[in-house]
Amino acid sequence: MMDTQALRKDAARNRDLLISAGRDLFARRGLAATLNDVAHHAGVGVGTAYRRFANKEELIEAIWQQQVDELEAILREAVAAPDPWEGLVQYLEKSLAAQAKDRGMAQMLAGRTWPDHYDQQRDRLAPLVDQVADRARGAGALREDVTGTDLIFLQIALTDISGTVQSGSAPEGRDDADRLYRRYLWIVLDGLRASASAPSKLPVAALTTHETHALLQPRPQG
Amino acid sequence: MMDTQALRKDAARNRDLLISAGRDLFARRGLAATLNDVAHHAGVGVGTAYRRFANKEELIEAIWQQQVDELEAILREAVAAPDPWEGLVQYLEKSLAAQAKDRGMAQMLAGRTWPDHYDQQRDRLAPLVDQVADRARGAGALREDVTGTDLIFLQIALTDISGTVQSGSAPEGRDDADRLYRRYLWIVLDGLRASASAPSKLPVAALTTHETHALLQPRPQG
DNA sequence: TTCAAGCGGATATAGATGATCCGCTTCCTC
DNA sequence: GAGGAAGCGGATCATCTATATCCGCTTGAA
Repeated sequence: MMDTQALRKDAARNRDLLISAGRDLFARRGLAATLNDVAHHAGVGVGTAYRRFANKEELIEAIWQQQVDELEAILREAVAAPDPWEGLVQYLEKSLAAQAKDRGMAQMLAGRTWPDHYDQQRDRLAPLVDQVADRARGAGALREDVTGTDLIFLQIALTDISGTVQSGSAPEGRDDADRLYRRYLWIVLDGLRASASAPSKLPVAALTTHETHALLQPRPQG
Repeated sequence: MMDTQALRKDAARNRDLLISAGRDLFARRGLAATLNDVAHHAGVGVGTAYRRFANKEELIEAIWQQQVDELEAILREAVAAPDPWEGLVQYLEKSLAAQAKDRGMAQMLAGRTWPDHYDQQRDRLAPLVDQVADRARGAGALREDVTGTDLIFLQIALTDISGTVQSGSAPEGRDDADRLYRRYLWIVLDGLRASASAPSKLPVAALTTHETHALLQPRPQG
C-alpha cells in the first residue's frame, strides 16, 4: 500500500506546494488551467506534478475536498445561527464571497467538472443547505414555496455575475465591481422573504451604463 | 464594390443557408461551434463557408445583427405597454425566453464574444432598457434604487441558470427544467417591486434534490 | 556509502481548430 | 448553346494547445 506517509519528505512538500498552487491558479483562471501550468506556478517540474497526480482531475479532487470542508463549515455555522433568517443570509453571503474569490470553486459547485468528485461530496452539503432553508421557512422568515434547491440555483445565478465581471475587469480597476453580486443578492433576498416589507438598502451601488459596458467587454485574456 | 447583389443566385442562397445554420448551431452548442461545423450543418462545403465569411466572427456579426433586431422589437413593445410594470415583466420574460432557447445569443449579450460586434449594437439596446426601467420606476412600481443596468446583470444571472440546466439535461428529459429560470425570475421580480406585497405565485415548481443533482451533472457533450 | 526515490523539463503524441487550394460544376451572358 | 467567370466541395496543410512520458541527474534516508 502506497501510503501518504510513504512519501519522502521533499516529495510530500512538493505535493502540498502543488495543491496550494493549484488552488491559487484555479481560483484565478478557473479549471481550464493546465497541470503543467500548476507545476510551473508551484515552482516544480511538470514531471513532479504528473508523478504525484495522474492527471488534472486527481489534483482537482484533492482541492475540491478542502473546499467542501470550508463550505461545510460555513453551512454548519449558518445552521447554528440564533436567528434562522440571519443564518440563511450569512450562508449566502459567505458562500458567494468564497465563490467570487475562487472561480474554480464556483465551477465545481455549478457542476462544471467531472461527475465523480462532485457527487460524492455534494451529498455532504445538500442536506445542510436544506436545513438552512427549512429553518428559515419554519421560522416564518422565508417564503413557503422556496426550498433548498432554490438556494443552490440562486447561488449559481449570482455567482455568474462575479464571473462575468471579473473576466472583464482590469486588475487595478474598480474593485467594487468584485462585490457587485452582493447588490443582486439583496434584491433576491427581498424576493425570498415571506413577509412583505420595504425594500432593503442595497449594499453596493448600481453601475453606470458606461461602467457596465466596460465590464461586459470580453476577456482580454484571464 | 462587392455588393450583396453581385452574388450569383446559388451563392446568395448558400449565404442564407449558412446564416440560418449558424443561428441554429450556435443556439444549440454556443459560440464555440466551428465555421467548419456550420458549413456541414448547412450542407455546404467548408470552402463555401470561408468564401462567404472570412472567419467565424464575420458570421457571428451577421447573426448578431438579426438578434439585436429581435431584442429591439421586444424592448419597443415593452416600452409601449400600457402598464409600465407589465412592460418590464414582459421584457424580461421574452428576453430570457429567447436567451434560454439560444445559447449563442446569451453568450453574445453577456459579452462572451468579440468587442466589435458587441459595442456597436449594444448602444441600440441600452437606452431602451433604461427606458423600461425608468418608466416602471416612474410609475412607482419598480423600487427607487434600481436602474437599467441592474436589469442587464439580473438577466445575465438568470440566463446562467438556463445554461447550467441545459448543458446537463438529456434531450428527452423533463422540459420543465428548460423553464426553470422563470421560477427565479419571479422571485427576483418580487425583490424588484417598490411596494411590499405578498410573494407571487411562482410559475414553475421547485426541483427536488434528486432532479437538481441530476441536472448539475456535467455536460455529457452538448 | 549506497541506491531507491524523487526531480526537472525537453520532447513525443494527439486532437481540435482555422484556413487554403485546386479540379470540377453551375450559372449567366451573349 | 457555348464559353468563361463565379462558385463549389472537401481533402489537406498549418497551428495551437493540452496531456503525458522518458531519462539523465540529484537527494534523502537506511
